[in-house]
Amino acid sequence: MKAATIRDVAERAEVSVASVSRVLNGAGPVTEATRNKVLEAARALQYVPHSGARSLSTSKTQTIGVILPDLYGEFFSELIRGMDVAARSLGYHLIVSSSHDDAEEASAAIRSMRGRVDGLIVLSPHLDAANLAAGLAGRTPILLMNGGAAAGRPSIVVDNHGGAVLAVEHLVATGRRRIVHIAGPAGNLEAEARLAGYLQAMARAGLPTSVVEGEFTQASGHAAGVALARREPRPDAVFAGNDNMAVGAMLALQDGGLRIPEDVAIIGFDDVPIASLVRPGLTTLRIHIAETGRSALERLVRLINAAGEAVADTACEIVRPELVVRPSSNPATPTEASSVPSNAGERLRALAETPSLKGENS
Amino acid sequence: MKAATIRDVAERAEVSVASVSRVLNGAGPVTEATRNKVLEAARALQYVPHSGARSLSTSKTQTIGVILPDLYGEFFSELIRGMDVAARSLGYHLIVSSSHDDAEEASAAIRSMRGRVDGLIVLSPHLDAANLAAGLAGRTPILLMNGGAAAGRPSIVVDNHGGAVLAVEHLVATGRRRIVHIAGPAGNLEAEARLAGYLQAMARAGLPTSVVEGEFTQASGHAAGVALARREPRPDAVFAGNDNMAVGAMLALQDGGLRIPEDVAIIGFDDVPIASLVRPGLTTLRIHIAETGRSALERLVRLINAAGEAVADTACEIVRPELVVRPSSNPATPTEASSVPSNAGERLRALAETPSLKGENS
DNA sequence: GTGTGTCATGTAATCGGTTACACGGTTTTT
DNA sequence: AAAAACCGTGTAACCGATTACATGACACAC
Repeated sequence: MKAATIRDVAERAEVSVASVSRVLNGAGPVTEATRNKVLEAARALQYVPHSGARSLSTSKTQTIGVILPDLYGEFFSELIRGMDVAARSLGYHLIVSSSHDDAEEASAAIRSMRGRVDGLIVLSPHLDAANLAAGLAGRTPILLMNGGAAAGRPSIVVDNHGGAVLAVEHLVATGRRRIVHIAGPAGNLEAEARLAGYLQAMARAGLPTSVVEGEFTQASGHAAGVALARREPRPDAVFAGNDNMAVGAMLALQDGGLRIPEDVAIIGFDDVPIASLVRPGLTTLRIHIAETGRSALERLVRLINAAGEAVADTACEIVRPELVVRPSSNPATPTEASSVPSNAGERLRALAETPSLKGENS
Repeated sequence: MKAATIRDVAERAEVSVASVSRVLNGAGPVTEATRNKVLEAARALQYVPHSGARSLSTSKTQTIGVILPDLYGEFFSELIRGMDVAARSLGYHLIVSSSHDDAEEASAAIRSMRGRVDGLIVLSPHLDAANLAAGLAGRTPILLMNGGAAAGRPSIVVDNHGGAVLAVEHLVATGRRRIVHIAGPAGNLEAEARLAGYLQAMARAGLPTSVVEGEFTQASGHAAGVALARREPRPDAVFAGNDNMAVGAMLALQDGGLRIPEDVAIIGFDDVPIASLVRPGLTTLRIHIAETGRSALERLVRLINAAGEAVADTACEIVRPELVVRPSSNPATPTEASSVPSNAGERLRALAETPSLKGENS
């Protein structure tokens, strides 16, 4: 049994294909009688329009492509969740493509989406302006979120530099001096901006810098933590390039017998859900991830609808991370697993802070 | 500037559209001369075939839809990662749709994918056979992974029941008696199978059962842990329906002054990356998540290619979880953050166990 | 030199929608 | 009562690919 086409429906309802199309799209005038006949026939045949055919004649696909560098960890899963929610409510589908090891591959991924998507959200950091232009051709609206503020192109960037400065300033203000940075992978623009912010803030405070390389994964943070626990003199604070690495590092430092935050303070970046659940709770720079994903998708849809219009949206929207201080950096609230009474307050706070994950996006 | 069509390429190369198509698809005979002219023209025009048009004439989309219940946590992000890797290597695109609150919505999502995908992987637990049939119509191959072994339909299920039994038996064998289960959301078939396994194993061991409700989120696990920490008599083991909740519960219990595993043992389910990184490392039932996703996608593609052939693949593939014992349930390896020398061995083990996340799928 | 087979190429139908335009019938205007 | 306006419906062109079939060129055999 082949799937029903619009012609099958027209035949069964004894009307023309044009009328069927009009009824199903709510466009154009139709009598109540035909409307009913068509709807009844469509239901009986379980008719669903073939999206390929539709996209061919309307040159719209109702689909948006998302180009990701990778899918590790909670960050991207949160981001996609936000986008997915927005997409559904706007009647769009989401097509994801990740794990592009180099610019060539990412560019190929973009190209292979031509005719398949109405617009793209690009988070892959491998894509510089040249590659993007090569992948363009068809005037597909693109929203950049790869951390590079490509001038004249609509984009959303997190103020990574500013966030990193906030982190360092907080650590300095609470008395830390030997502050190490666990950096994200080289070539990742976000990682580089965070590193630059760290370096600048440290220089401004007149402190010596020390950078360990990481890859944004928990495992790499853990490895960095193991190395740092052995180092002499011991650092008294760690600013990790993201929460994943911060959590990994924290566990390694604790394994090494160090107390957080008494011996070493830790700060992450992103505020993924787990950040408030580890012990001690992780100080971090909050980006409302799902919210950002939602707003990115909505903006792209606006771009798509406005395509060709004079008022070009080429602004670079900036998301400013907000410092969330939790016990991992707070000398005033020591946490020791065995001292029950002393941390009752902390426990309550942790509870109150536990995000209602499910309801966050409603 | 509009995107180039096959006719533009044909014109520029001074050949017919048929030849262009033949060259680009590598099908049919062409001279070296025409091949070169066509390739040169295609490159000059940055031509990429319009996938909608192609899918219209070939009735193939090279796209696979994934219907998810939700995108929370690491489980789904791992799963999608595995699928994405497989999809790219097979030349398919992935279109995801999540957060379906009820069967109606999930069914609508399936229907809206007609003509858009060549096949579906369904993980949404809301879909019983009836709804699936309603969404079918077009003979779209569907691979079920929602935990319900729908007879006569290709599916992959995790042996949740068996895994739960393993977990309980391990706890019983190590001397635990007051074993509480934190269940996943009602209506989720995986959650129900794990619960049933727990109940059966407990009954077989002659132990009283106790179930706390959760929602598969870390936050709900945390809430359950807070309640359990106060309970009298205190449970001496917790088997959580997944790792997310296990981690949440563990942190809450630790906040409540309980030592893991001395006072309470904890077991999760799934073996998400974080399981090996929390302290103490979480005992869990390992499913090679990304691997399972990869293999699911590959099987679906085989289904698609075999569509219509006599040898119908309706088998129900079973993934058997494997018990991974880590310190959270092991009385022989007490972990105390302050006792450095005593846990040196444990530390090493944890390091060795830390998965090379990046390389796992290569 | 005509017939036949091979092979590269072109022509045109087709996939399943959307939509401009034509058409006939009713209602309103003058 | 004739003209104009309006409205619901149908016909057919079009979107951009694939591909069955027709065509024409050329080589080889008889």
